[in-house]
Amino acid sequence: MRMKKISDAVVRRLPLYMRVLDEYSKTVDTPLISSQELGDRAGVSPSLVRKDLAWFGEFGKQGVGYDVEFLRNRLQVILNLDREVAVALVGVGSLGLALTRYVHRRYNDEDHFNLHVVALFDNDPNKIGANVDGIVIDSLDKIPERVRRHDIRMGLITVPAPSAQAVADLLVAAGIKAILNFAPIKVTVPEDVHVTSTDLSLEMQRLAYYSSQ
Amino acid sequence: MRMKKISDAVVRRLPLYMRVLDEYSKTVDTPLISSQELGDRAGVSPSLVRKDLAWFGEFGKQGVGYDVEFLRNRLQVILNLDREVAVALVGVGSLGLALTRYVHRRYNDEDHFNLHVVALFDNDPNKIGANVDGIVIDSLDKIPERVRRHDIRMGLITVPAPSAQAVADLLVAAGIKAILNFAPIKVTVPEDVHVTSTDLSLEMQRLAYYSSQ
DNA sequence: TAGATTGTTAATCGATTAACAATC
DNA sequence: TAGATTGTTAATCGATTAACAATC
Repeated sequence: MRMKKISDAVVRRLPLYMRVLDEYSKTVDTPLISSQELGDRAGVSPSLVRKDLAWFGEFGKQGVGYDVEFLRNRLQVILNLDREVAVALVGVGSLGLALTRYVHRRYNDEDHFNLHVVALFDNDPNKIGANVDGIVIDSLDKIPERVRRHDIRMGLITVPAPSAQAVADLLVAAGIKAILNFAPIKVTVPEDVHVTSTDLSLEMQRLAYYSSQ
Repeated sequence: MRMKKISDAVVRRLPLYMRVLDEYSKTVDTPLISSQELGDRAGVSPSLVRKDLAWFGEFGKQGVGYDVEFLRNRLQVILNLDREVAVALVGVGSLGLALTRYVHRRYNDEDHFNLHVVALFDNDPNKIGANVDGIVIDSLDKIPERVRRHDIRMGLITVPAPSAQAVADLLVAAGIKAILNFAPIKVTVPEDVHVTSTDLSLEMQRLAYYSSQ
C-alpha cells in the first residue's frame, strides 16, 4: 500500500539515521536534532537528510528541528521494525553460525534491534536436529511449514554457491519477500521479492584495486 | 601512477566481469565474447561493459569481440590480482574465524583467487598463540612487524564496534591502504586509504523495509 | 566485401546539492 | 518579533544508455 516508489538509495540511509538517533539520544540530552547535526553524524548533507525524510511525511518543525524520539519511532515504523521481524537462515556452516550468533547478540543486547533469527535450515543430516543458541536445525523441506508457523519475513542464504538459487526458490515459494544472500552468485527472483547480495569475494577483489601504492 | 581517477562504480564491476569470464571459459569453448554476452551474464548493459573496459585500454576487436583469456588477464592485472595479495584479519571471533576459513577455501579451491589471509590478530590472551588453518594468532602490537614482513596489503576488521576505529588506525599506521570493515560503525581514515564497510545490521534493517506485504 | 561489434560521443536519466520561501 | 531551520523547488552533478562512425 505504498503511494510512490521510494528509491533504494533513500531506503538504504534510513537505518543509518535510526542508528545515529539512538546514539544521539544516549549521549546528548537534547530532545531535538537538526538536519545539519543528523547529517554530520550520518555522513550525508543536511539537504539530503531533509529530502529523504520528506518522502515519508513532515516530521520536523521549521526553526526547531526534529524530535529525536519521535523521528526514531517513525523510522522504525517505516522500516517495519516496530514489531519483531522473524528471520530464517539457510546453511549452517561456519558463516551461517557466525551470523546467527551475531544477530542474536544484537537482538539480546540492544533495545530496539527487532530482527530475530527463529529458524535454521541445513541439508546435512549430521547438523539436522542440532541446537544453536536454542534453535533446532531443520531440513530444507521444513521451510514452508516453519515460515508459516513463525510468520518468517526474511531469509539469509549462507549455503555454497551451487545451492543458492534452489534455496532462494524455496524461500520465495514459502512467501518470503526479503532475502540477504551471502553466496557468491547472482540469484534470480520474481520482481516483488528483494534480494541483496553481500559478496565477500567481489568486495575483496574490488578493494585489491586500491591495495597497491 | 594512475592517469585518471576511475569511478568506484566502474571498479566495482571489474571483479564481476572477471568472474563471468572465468565461468564462461569453463563452460563455453569459444575464445571470444561480445560485450552483449558479457553484459547479459554480468547483469549490465553492453554499452556499460564497453565503456567500463575502455577506461583501461582498447581490449576488443571491432566486429569480433573480446578475447576471453586476454581480457581476464588484463582485468586481473588492473585489480592487482595477478600476484598474491596478503591479507591480515583482526578480531578472531566467530565471524573472523568464518571469514578466514571462507577466504582460505576459495584460495585453495580456485585457480585465480589470489587473496590470502596470512596473519591473524586478537587481543584476547586466550586466543593469542592459537592456530587457525595453520596461522598463529598474534597480539595487535605485532601488526607493524607482520605487515612489513609479509608485505600485507589488505586488512579485514572483525572486532566489536568500540575497537574498530583503533584497529583501523593501527592498520593505517602500518601502511595498509585497503580495509574491509565488518564492525557496525563508520571508521575514519586518511583519504589515500580505502575502507569498505559491510554492515550486516544496516543491510538487514534496510531489507526489513521490503519484508512486509 | 558485407556483417558484426567495438570505442566514443551525445542524450538521458536519476540522485545530490543549493537556494529560498514558509513557518515555527 | 527576529532567528533558525524545515520542506520543496531549481540547478548541478555523475552515471547509464543510445547512437553511430570506425574498423576488424
